[in-house]
Amino acid sequence: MRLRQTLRDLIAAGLLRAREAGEAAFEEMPLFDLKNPKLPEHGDFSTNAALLLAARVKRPPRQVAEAVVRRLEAPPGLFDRITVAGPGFINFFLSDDAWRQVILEIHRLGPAFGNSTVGAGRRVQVEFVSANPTGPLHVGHGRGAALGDALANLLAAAGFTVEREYYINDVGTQILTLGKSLYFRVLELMGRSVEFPADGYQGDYVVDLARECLDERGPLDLAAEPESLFPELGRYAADRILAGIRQDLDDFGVGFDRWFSETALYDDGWVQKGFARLKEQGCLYEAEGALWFKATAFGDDKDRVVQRSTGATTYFASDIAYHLEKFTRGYDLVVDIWGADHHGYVPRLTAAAQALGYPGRLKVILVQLVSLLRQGEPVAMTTRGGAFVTLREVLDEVGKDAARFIFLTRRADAQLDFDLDLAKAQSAENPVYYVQYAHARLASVFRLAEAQGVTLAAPDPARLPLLALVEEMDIIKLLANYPDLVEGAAHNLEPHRITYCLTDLASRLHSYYYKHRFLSDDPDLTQARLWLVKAVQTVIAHGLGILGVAAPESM
RNA sequence: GGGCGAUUAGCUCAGGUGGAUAGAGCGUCGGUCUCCGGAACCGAAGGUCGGGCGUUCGAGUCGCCCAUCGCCCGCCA
Repeated sequence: MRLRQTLRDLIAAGLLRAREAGEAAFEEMPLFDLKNPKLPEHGDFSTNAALLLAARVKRPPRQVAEAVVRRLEAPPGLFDRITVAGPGFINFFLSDDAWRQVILEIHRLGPAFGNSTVGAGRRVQVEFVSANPTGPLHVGHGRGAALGDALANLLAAAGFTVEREYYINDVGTQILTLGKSLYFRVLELMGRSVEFPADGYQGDYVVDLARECLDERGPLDLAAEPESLFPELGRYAADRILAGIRQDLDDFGVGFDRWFSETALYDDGWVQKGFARLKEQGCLYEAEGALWFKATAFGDDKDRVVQRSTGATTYFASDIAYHLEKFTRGYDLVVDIWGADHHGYVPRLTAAAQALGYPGRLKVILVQLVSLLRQGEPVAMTTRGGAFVTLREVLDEVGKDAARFIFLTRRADAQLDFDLDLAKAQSAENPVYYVQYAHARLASVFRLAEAQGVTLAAPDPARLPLLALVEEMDIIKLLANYPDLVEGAAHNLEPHRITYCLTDLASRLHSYYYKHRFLSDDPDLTQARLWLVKAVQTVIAHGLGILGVAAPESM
């Protein structure tokens, strides 16, 4: 049973009956809200249906509300009362018994409570991280990784069929530049005095790679033209770096269903297929020796080059090809997660998706880059400059759970300050522990209960009314709202809502725990309270599961 | 110059698709343990939601203008 849906149906039925009775001559059913008011005096649920209707039927809102309330046919025991208040809100006060049913439901569904079927199995692909294999992942990538993975979990919980994908940009000048960088580092190790190129990747990892390269492959062929060695050295370096990226992500708890290589787009002819499709649509033209996509026809500021006058295709051409390939696979929705510095790129890719014949199926989420702080001072994070903090370093310092949780405490488009010293020095005060502690604390309670010979029987509806404290009812209402919260978070592609919900739930639990003993001399009361907190533990575990954070039995 | 995103308590940020009297954490100040895990709990102080105009029965939320900050604006990736 879902209370919210039950109520919506009741209200809709009431509206229809009011119309039949000639009290509200509306044509289309209004899209009314059903909210949880902030103030307890306004009930458990409140609807603005009468306010919306009043304007259409030209009667005072309160009169309409009264009429609707008269026509409601509520099942016995569901409500304590239904009132009309304020400008014309209809407020529903549910009976405590109605609320308590959620405990039975959670017990029945167990770890599946919170899942839903709104996704109806529709296929969603989430493409994220997709960092170029020219250097190790940094903190910003970590945020994208945490978000993408949690989003994928969230969508799966909401009933979508989800696939995770990593796109590897392994074509183009950056790989040559990487090869060049490696070349010069190896030369240095061979004792040659050379000047490292200004456009090279200066990170220490290239030096490490050079050492490995020298060990494995021996000295460079100094007789060869340096440029002729760059491609192979570049591929060598990219392969090694990518292996490191995979390892970092694996340790971060992030896995992918598919690692898609840009090279494959060319091998399989997708770039040409993309061009052909655009040409069919009349969206491709030649000018100034180059090939252009008519992006302006789909809302972009200017047309975009897909093939340079040199004959080389652009990065954008690859992306067109890649998305055509994706859409061809039949996804109902493709979600791309990018760094916010790529936002200027959104209009042209959206335009391309439309031109290819897949309007509305691409959703780009922009993640603001992480501002990394050390002792309050900003840390430079450019790959070229070499002075950056890696995801690996953060993982080693603060741990997977804390890092993921912190990344998921902000909306994607809000900047995030990540103070390493704070995270390191005060990791025990990290919000993640607050939530995990609630879970572990309950595990401890159950261990103690077991040691005392208390076994948790199946919930007995007749004894649920023993749960009547304000703290207990507040928790029950949070639990009952959880499935709706998951659906809303999934619909809006916002995993951070889960984070806040869990913090709230943990807070209520801690407070409840402090004020009232779960294990008491009264066996019935003990059972009832254990049912409740078992339900809390189940929901916390579910939410942490979406975030990809462990739900520990002890800490 | 154009565009995107932001602007909510001292700080960092939530605010579910427009609802009724504005929320949390941290910090500050003051309290709570003979008791299931104190990584906890309770209380207080702290706000003209950057400014203005508009739409609406009703705006932190939607539209326009302005201010400040960040980012983007290449036949780079």
